[in-house]
Amino acid sequence: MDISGDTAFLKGYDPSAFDRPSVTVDLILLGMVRHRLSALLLQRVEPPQVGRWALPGGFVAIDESLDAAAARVLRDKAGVEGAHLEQLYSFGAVNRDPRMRVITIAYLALLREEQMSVAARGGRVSVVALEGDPVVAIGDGGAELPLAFDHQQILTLARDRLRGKIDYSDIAFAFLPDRFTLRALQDVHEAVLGTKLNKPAFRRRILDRGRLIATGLREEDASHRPAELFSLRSIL
Amino acid sequence: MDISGDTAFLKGYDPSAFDRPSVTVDLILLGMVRHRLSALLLQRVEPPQVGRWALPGGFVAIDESLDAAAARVLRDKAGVEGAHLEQLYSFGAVNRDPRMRVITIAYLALLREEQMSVAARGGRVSVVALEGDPVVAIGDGGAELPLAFDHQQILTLARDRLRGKIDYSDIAFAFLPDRFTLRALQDVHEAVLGTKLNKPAFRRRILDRGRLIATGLREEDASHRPAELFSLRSIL
DNA sequence: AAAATAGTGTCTTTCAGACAGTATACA
DNA sequence: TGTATACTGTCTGAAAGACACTATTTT
Repeated sequence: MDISGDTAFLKGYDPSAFDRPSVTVDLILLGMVRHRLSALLLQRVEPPQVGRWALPGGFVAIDESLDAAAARVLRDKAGVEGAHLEQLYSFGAVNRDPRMRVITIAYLALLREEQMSVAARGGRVSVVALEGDPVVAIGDGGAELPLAFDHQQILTLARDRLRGKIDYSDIAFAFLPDRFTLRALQDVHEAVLGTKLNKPAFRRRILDRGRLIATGLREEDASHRPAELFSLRSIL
Repeated sequence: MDISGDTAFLKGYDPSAFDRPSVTVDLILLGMVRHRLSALLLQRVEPPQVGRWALPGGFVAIDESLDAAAARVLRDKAGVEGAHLEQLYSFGAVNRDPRMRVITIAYLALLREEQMSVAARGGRVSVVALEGDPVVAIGDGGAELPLAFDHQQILTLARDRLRGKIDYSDIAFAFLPDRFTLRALQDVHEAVLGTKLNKPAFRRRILDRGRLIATGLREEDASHRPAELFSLRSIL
């Protein structure tokens, strides 16, 4: 037991030593597609795990913070800027990647509908619905897509984080445009939680929070009574 | 924008390249001392930041998972085994350590009273109370101790994580022995939240959850009516 | 007018805070 | 018997679920 000295930090460590893990960031790009919580994945074209679906990611540069690396990967690989980005968790099992020791810091990226479309305009890209526990990735045809590495675990944790935060944070609004209806907001909550919610109770709860501004405007293309558009008041 | 291929992963990366960050784990050792949420810190004896107080930490070995590295540091630097350990957050600002680029994965370690005593039996060790927002470290004499690096930020996040989880998780029990009184449990909640709680409401809320087993035993050394001892039912 | 969804009023249930009261130990 | 703390009963108020009702748009 040694708690007495500076060995708590870095002493005697050779910065050029070889036995150092690689560090990456992986992005969980989430959005609402047809009222379902969906993620954007890439299909692997080289071994290992050819054909399986993986999270976009990239190495953390030596002169780049973790947040900056995540923002760079989001911009370069998905063509998206200004999305909500938050660190999720770090994964460092020794054999999570068979090629080398890689520690990855996973980031949640919450995208609006048009950002999802932009990001999905790539090559071997798929937007999958996330369902079940642990989550599985459901492709367009309804089939389950196989996930690479430990990415099922990462996606499950991402979904669970959203569920835990949606009731007390502003994450739901990250999926929506600047002006939105209460119905659209409720759809987001229901998709994330995987349950139906009571409409009057939901309206009360959200409106009583005092964060929404009624714009007086109404949605345009409805084939029935149009709902009022609200916007989010920025933090007081 | 490149979202089409395997560049999402590791292609063309030279594992022996030099421009790689170091990776450490830092431990926030928390416990209850005199009914206050307290952390265990080490005083630095070498530059930089000599004299400031820092979290115990250590490098992640190449063949060691993050969780294993945290458990090893807990054992080797604090002499503690079997404590509740959970990953908190990863910190990777470029200049958080002036000596080199270090990414640290911070872990919460929740200790019972006797584990805190064991851990505190070192050299330049201090058990400090955490108060305020952001938290400051209050030493034995009531004076504020200066913190090293970004450790104030880490400690603040640790406290906030506890506050967020205490109402729906089992973390409070990690601070307590196997048998404990409801008063002791309420003391933990109050110390973490920094507020006083209503006693009847607290009892109802905890007991209605159905997780506590009344042992029929009572505390021993009270100079008044002794309270009943409860134990936690392991997960159903 | 019919259909569809927006939006509201209100009853009930649940649960936390408040507070006063009773119970039981030691001194 | 006094005092300190454990423990309980009950009132009140806040907030959510259920559900029926009204409102407003398009077809």
